[in-house]
Amino acid sequence: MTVPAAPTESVHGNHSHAARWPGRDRHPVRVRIAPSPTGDPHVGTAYIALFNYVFAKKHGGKFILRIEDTDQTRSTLASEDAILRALRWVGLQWDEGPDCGGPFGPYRQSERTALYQQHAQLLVEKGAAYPCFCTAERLEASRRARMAEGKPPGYDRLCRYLSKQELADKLASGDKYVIRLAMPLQGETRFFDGLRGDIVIENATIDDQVLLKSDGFPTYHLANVVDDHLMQISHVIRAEEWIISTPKHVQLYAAFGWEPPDFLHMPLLRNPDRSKISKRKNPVSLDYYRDAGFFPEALLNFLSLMGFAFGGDREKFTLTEMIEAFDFTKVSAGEPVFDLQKLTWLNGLYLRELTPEALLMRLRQWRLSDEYLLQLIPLLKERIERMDQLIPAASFFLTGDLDYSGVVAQLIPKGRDKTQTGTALAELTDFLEEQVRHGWTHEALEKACRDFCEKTGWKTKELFMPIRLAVTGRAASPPLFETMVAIGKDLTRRRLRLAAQALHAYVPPSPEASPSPTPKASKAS
RNA sequence: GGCCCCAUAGUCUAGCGGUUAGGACGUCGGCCUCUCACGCCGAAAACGCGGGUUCAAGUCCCGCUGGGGUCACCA
Repeated sequence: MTVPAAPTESVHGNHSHAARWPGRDRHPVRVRIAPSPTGDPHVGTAYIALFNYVFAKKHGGKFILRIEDTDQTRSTLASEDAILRALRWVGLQWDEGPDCGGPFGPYRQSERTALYQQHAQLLVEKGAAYPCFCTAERLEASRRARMAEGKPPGYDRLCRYLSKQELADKLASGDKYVIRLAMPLQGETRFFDGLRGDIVIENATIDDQVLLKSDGFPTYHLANVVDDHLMQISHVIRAEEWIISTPKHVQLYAAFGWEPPDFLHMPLLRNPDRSKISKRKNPVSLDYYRDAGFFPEALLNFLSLMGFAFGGDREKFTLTEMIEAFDFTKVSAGEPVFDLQKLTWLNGLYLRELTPEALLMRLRQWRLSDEYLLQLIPLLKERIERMDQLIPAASFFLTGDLDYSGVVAQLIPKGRDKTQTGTALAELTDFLEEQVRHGWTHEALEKACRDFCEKTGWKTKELFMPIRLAVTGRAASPPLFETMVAIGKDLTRRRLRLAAQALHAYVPPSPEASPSPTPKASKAS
């Protein structure tokens, strides 16, 4: 029942567990990044990709990109494109992937479903997995009941103990079912984490995970194990949030009779409040960093500082230099807070070392491209009379974050207060994330903003001005929705959140405490 | 709440038994300078708490506390 860990001794005399890495001289190093195309390209993806990439290059191995689009309801091709584009922007070129192919394809999991189904079937035959016919309703009810009893909320394993006859009947009935992993009920599962050493988890605390969903698609757990094995992944470097499910994966390897890869979990990037990095508290989309004027090499350098210490107090280094110096013994398992200010400083270092010509080129690749300026000119030309007025009128199109300290008071419409307005802007941001997922167009934006007003009881007349102020920093601007399109999804949303924060933090000047000098309070005091 | 992970200044980190606890961002002060920025110099600022082990503990062990993650037919 207890799955033996890979050999764990031999770290004597060295305090770092990573001393074992790569530790598999016989095998070529093959690592992968496996993003799920369900949203914007995430900075955490770049972070994990970076360490995989560097580790692969350090050891002459391969870095593979695999698309985990096993969630049919949430995965989109648009998101996949955006992720690939963003990773290319960031400069981490993969050796095998859905776009460039490779000897272990296909690299998109939705194109491998038959493989997962065969493997799930194999596990059922071996008795390591079983069909489960429980409905969502029953699962929910059972979960609630178990919570009420103070038990862990996991699946109660009802279908694990179906008799042969019951099973045959259910199967014959044609009801939808899933395949679940039959976790050992006793014992413990142990694995070695490259940063933390041995991690031991009681099997009894682990749920019978769904491996194959009723739509025939695999869950992450099955797909990642099957693919990592078939693609001959040697080392799994992924985020810390996966630690708890690693025993399930270890059990799967054991059930298949496969040798598991080595595991290493990177710490999670954090918001300033130390929670897992999230879009509400910190910009998270790689497109934001691009649009806000960061250089990809600075972003990568900064990301590497989140845990990796180059040595010799060095903080600025190229990817190539990082590869040379790299070693997981120089990576800490601490929980790094993503500090936008320090990233900005680092970016400044990169910017200043560019020649004027080189910087001009970068600016042209950014927002001083003919293409982008041509997008702005139609919006601005009705509002100006001389060419010299263009740049001042366009400033907010060429800016990252805006400063609202001068306009907070104006953000609040008559009859509303700062909390109502701030909350509305924050909720609108969330609303836009949901409603304008499939194309950031002015039609979609207008509809969403109007729908939002209707839903929340705001008049468009009162809310559109604060939106305008948040997005442009001004009361006068080109048409709002076209402006939002030109500014782009990520910068627009960021500004809305920033304005909401400025509102919540705003302290209106109270008449008594006003600094206007009274006759008695002369400057002598 | 159960389980798991983490723990040096506000933040990122160095430290692998004996250090005036080092560097960086940020903050503050100064120099440079027509201004600002850059640059340079300087300052304030940290080993969460309690037990062990040891001649000696930021460093090793245990407990506590704190923070985080995870408990989906999402990854």
